[in-house]
Amino acid sequence: MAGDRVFAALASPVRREVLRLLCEEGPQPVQRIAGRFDMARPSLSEHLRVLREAGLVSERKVGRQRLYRLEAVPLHEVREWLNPFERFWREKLTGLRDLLDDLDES
Amino acid sequence: MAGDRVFAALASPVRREVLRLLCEEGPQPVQRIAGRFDMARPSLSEHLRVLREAGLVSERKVGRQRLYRLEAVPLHEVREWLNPFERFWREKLTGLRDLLDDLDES
DNA sequence: ACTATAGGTAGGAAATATCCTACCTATCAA
DNA sequence: TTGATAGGTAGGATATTTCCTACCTATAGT
Repeated sequence: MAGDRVFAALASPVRREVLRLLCEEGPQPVQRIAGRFDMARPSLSEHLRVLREAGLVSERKVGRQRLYRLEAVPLHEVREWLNPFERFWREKLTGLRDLLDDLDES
Repeated sequence: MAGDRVFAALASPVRREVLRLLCEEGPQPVQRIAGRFDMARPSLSEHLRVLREAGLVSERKVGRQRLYRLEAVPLHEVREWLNPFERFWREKLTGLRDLLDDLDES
């Protein structure tokens, strides 16, 4: 599945935070992003590469900076993967779940 | 964040497939689950442990079998993490995105 | 042309993930 | 009680991840 890379990219808290940052504050150069993390810049570059290869960000050269921009469309795939599970947590939250389990397992 | 384990658990295609299986076909013993994968059973046991520690499945002893059951509630957390991004892919899909980017970056 | 800045790449160390086989315990069935 | 089955745990090989420092290129400013 192509979405493997997307799920793998989301496994890192750092990468999720980068996405949240780009979502809330718009496109940013690497330095501004790196300033938020207690990590050497080349390490962040690695994370950005993972996000790029998952299609979750794109880069655009502006002078000697590179603006990284959120590309949210692949996240739609994650959302769709979750869909079949939604009724389960809904049932749980409404207290209906235990009843259905008894039916399933009998 | 507690959800770190959930996102990490979802990074493996095998584990996502296990969840889908439990979702579609209800609680199952380890053997039935293992039959779906080209993998030694102890390896699958490892994957089940990861899912258990993320709170995504629970086990119940029944005779000498252990029924694994989907616990979907932690997935709600993933869904909520996605919420802020939703408007971005919506805009993209409706063709509105490029317009907003021009505003952001100017 | 020279210097400083932005940021990618190389290479390596340490930690973690993913698979295996071998082995152990618990339960069922004869 | 003895044998077979379900499934977890141990330990190890290999691959991947995640971080680092050192280095390189490209652009901007003087």
